[in-house]
Amino acid sequence: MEAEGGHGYRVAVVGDPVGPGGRLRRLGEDGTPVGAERPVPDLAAEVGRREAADAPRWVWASTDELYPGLPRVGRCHDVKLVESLLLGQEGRHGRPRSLGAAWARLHERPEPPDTAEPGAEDQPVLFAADRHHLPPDTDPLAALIAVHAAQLRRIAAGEHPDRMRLLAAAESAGALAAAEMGHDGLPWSAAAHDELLTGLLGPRPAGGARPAVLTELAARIQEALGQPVNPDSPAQVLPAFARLGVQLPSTRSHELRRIDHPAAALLLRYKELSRIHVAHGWAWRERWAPGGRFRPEYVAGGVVTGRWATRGGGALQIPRLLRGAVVADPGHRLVVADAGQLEPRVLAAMSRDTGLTRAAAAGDLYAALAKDAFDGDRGRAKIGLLAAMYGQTGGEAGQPLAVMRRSYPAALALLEAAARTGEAGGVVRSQLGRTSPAPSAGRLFDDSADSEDGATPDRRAARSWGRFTRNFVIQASAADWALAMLAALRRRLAEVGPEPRLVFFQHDEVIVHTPTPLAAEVAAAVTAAGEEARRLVFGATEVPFPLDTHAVRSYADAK
DNA sequence: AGCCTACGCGCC
DNA sequence: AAAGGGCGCGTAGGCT
Repeated sequence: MEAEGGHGYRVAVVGDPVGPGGRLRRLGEDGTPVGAERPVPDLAAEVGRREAADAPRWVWASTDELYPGLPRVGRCHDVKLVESLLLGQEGRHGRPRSLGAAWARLHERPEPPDTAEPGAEDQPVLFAADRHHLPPDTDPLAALIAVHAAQLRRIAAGEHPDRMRLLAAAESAGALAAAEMGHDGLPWSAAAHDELLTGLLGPRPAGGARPAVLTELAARIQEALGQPVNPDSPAQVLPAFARLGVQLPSTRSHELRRIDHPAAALLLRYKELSRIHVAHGWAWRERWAPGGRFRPEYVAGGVVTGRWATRGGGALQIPRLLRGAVVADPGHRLVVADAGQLEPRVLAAMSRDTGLTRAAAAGDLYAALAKDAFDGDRGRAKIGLLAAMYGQTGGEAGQPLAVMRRSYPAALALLEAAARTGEAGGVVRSQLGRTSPAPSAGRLFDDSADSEDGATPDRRAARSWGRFTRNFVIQASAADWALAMLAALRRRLAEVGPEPRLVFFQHDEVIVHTPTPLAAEVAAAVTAAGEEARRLVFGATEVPFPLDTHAVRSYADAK
């Protein structure tokens, strides 16, 4: 992973509105064009040729739109994603939406309508051709070059240009990885999946019917409750329990686990199995994982904190019960790596809290905390730390939180400052400079009034937003590290060879699918990528960010 | 019928 | 006194 800039040159590229052609123009270090524009009849071929020869940094409006048709490249600058980062840096909280919107802002023109507006997809062909939403007299390549050059200037003008360069490069590399992973897919064994489903739900019912186990459980629940009830309906379940004298605040699992009634255990089992059937059952597989590959659509930059989102298939919530269905191809292994205790390590590195740093260096951070300050009680140490990062203060967290504040003052000060900023309506930033969204109008408030009872809606909203900004600095900085790690790993894997492929990424975890003989090399690349990310994102910190790495046949064997 | 919210649960 | 972050996705149940 390297920050944008450095060696090599850049090439701005746009695709023709129709057909396989496109236009390119070489750019200098500062983004100004060098030489003449080049129209080519086959953009994919031209990109492949230049990538092989010089591996420039490709500059385009949106990786989403252009990259799927192109051969694999090493580096890019995604103007739309970088625009979003820069709008945050500058305290302008518009959404980037399109090249046209960025171009309009640059030229202080009115912005085009939102791409996502209903009907935008059904525009007449004449206008649909311009997916960038530029005015008809504006050349897309020229607009791209202008917006990109301005972005390089805006990065340089920020408070921490090096960090923003790194973030821009990591965000863009992430977009490449997301497109590639969506294309390659996660190995998904229909046979292993079937075996797991059958073990839990019985044989697959014909015609998409409900498995008999669920029907039976529903009947037994009704029997135990003494009345007909739809187990999927909290509105029916709660009164049914109430009639039996069992008071429940909700039908959530943790509430059901607390009560002692036969119907509760049945309902818990029903919920677990029903969830598997509905969310990751046979119908799910036919829709999302046909032909031995699960292909979700990853949305890089889909979450304000920099985490990715996915569309379709719930890729970021593969139930642990079903991880046995993720199986390497014959002759291959899955190298599964996850960064343990990532968020507390991020907190230690950012705050430079000496006690927390020492605990992080000890290996099991929570155990070290317990030894330091919690009389050896690891459970309470974990509660205290999580409460501090999430903004919980009541219940069982109060006392451990007080211990945290006393023992790790610098760490708590960072979190509490972030919370105060949010409560006051301000924005906070991640380690690399990703900015939290501004509170929406409804969340702006006057918290000076009514401070006595402390529970006005405004005050509650303020505190809620404070919890968000408190968590934002940690979650977003963890995403900074994870993205930098992913980008470094992607580059290092390309050096190992063409076969090892990133096939999964989830917040603090990656899976690489590789021929078995290369598994050790891949594992080494993972370790090196984690170390590289630590150095680039956090500099001289002594906090380690270890990746726990396993080469396995099945995802289920990794933990 | 399609759209919306509430609720709940999966993952981190 | 109480106050727990971020998502996607499914059903229920009400609305237009």
